[in-house]
Amino acid sequence: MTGDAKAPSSYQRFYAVIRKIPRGRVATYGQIATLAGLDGQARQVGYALAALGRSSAVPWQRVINAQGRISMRSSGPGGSIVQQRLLEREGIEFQPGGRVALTRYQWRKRGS
DNA sequence: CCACTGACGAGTG
DNA sequence: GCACTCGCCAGTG
Repeated sequence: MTGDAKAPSSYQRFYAVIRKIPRGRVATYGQIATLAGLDGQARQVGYALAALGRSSAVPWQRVINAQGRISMRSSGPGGSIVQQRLLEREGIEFQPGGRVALTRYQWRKRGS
């Protein structure tokens, strides 16, 4: 692999990180960006997910914002409920207000 | 090239 | 908790 295919769109980089999120865990946009080596580009993470699609091989539902809330894609509020449903199905509990306890479900590398 | 938009984050009052 | 501002970058007209 001499040619590492060169800069595979930043998107692929985010997808690779998101795929590592274990089931029953969630990660924030900023976290994904940092792990991808693009600290500070949280916005691009959301942009990449938006361009992805529901039939993707990426567990996009495990990505939420730093407030522990589910961001809205487009088309009003119905979209967030779908994501919540998927997360609950993985064993993630939601607090009143549609919020997730990041202190309890945020994905973190062993040790920190 | 410029302006605007967009699954965000952190800081300030 | 809420409203506002700034930063960061890609896509579109």
